[in-house]
Amino acid sequence: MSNEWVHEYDRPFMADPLVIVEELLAPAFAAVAGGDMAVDPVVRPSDRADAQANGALALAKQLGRKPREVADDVVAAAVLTGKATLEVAGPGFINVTFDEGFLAEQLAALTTDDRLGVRSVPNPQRVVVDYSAPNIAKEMHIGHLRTTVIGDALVRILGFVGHTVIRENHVGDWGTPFGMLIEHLIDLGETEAAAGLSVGDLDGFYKQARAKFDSSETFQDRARKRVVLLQGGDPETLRLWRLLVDLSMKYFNRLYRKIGVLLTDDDLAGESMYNDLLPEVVERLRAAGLLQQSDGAEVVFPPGYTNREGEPLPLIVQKRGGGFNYGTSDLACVLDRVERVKATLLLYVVGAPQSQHLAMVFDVAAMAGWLQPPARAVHVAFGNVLGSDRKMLKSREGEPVRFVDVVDEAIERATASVREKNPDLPGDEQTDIGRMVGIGALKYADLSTDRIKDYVFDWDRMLAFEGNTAPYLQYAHARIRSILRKGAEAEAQTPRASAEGSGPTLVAQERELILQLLQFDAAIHDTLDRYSPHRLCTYLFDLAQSFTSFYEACPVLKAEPRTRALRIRLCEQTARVLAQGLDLLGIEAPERM
RNA sequence: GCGCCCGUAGCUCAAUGGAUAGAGCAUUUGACUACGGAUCAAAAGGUUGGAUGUUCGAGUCAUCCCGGGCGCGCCA
Repeated sequence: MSNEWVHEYDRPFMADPLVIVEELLAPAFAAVAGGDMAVDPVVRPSDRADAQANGALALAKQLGRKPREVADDVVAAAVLTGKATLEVAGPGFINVTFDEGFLAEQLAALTTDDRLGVRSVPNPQRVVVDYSAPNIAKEMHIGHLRTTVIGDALVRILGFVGHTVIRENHVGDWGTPFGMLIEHLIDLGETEAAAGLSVGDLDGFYKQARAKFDSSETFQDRARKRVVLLQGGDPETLRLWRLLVDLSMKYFNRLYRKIGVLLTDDDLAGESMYNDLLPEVVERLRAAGLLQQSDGAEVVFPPGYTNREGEPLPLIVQKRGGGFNYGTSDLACVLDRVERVKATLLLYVVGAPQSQHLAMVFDVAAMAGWLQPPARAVHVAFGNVLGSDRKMLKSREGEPVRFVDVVDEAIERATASVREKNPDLPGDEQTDIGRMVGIGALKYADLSTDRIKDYVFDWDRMLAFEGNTAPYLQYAHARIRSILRKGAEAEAQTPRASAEGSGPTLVAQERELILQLLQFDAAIHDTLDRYSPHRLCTYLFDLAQSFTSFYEACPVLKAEPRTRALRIRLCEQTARVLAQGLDLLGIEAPERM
């Protein structure tokens, strides 16, 4: 699934040598192709050289010629003086080796660019990101971790490349459970209930209500009547409902702030918000001639879906008896986002099990003409969090693991390990660092694997200072900051030399690090192309590894002036990219740890 | 039964149809009075669940199997 909006860029700043070489190769390909044949050079990173272009193979096929000869012709026609040298290899690949001067120039440009080389999109979209979506008066569990963390990262990255991002927290604040919840609230007494809910005992509250509902017919009756009152707009019922919503949101907001998630009350777009739109949804579907009656319900049959019996599967928009359900509300949501919010890209950060439902909603919205190009919706699906037994992560009691408990334990564990490894730091700084490391580790564990797959939750692995983890990246960053602090002190005595001019030959580790730094832009856009934050994680980890290799092999502060200037520049730039990259993932980078 | 997703080293994971499938952990071997060793260098570890096919080229695409997970009409 290609993302055409993310593929077209402004080019006020082009740092990535791969992009530059690709552009320079394009005319050579065109010349060899002749006519108006369009062939992409396809330049990519390679283990065999700095980069590799393999477009000659496709071109050869089109021309009916031998691939290596075509590649030879392209190389002969290409003008890359001062930038790179080309060599034909293998079946017809063109290996690219960048000139050192070129790399140095690009690095210099990069270090003065406040966007770190990341291009912004020329045609910013209004993007709605639907994520987190807890249920009112119900505890957030581990499943909410994924949508919250992935959604928040996407919000940050989309914003960074220039899109207008509208966060929407589609909280579950409506429906039949509110009958029993409100009745339970009345039974408990408002003050009593408020006390319990404000300390976050949402689970207890919900379970007590549920237990009463399951065991008492009179309570069931009260709950049902209360639902009718709620939907009828009874003021007292609405007041009680509002109380439940407010208490829960206060609790959720506290959690969001604690872990650095951007959502606030301004982003609330709960199910209740779409109530007034529901009749309109049905009417408009009717007007469009899409509505059918089936078993007493008003339904739409999008083509291509079947039920157990192999019969067409409907999306129910009005239940037997006249009530609306979640399909209706999801359609209202699409309508609202397209028509009122005027969004052109709708991202749903929702678990994979809902893929069929969402696909049906999107199809119906498209059939009704509400979701028309350029507007479109994407289900950013994700898999489950598993325990070490490879089954859905559960607490010892067999219940879903509470979100807050996971956060607290992450912070606790990280703080303990910071205290142990850095006992000399002041206590409050240890606490602060422990929080950043713990939350970072938790988020990174979630973000660093392909979102569509299930992942195995493992405290020791995510909090390790080795491997593809947040602590490793944070440590690499802190280490660089330390060097730079020392460097700054030294400089106060002897001013820094310029890094310009023909310096000494780059050593392999310097070269590798420069190439990595120049690919931040590619990593960002690659991430957005698939809405997969793990691509950014992989990039940052590779960068950190390149840095530590460089660091072992290349003394910075002890180097002779010109080399030292270059190496300090590499340190500075690496620190900037690491900090920025982590920030885009919603992770803080401490100065020391 | 139908549909969707997943299956890659002992473990946890990468790999926009490109050469010899890469990392980390664990294992083994090196490098410490260090610009922060919370590290680095290296070794070993693979029939990419299986089989056909498409392609100059397949972990990737198609078809069919085998495993696992999740969905499949009035809950959200």
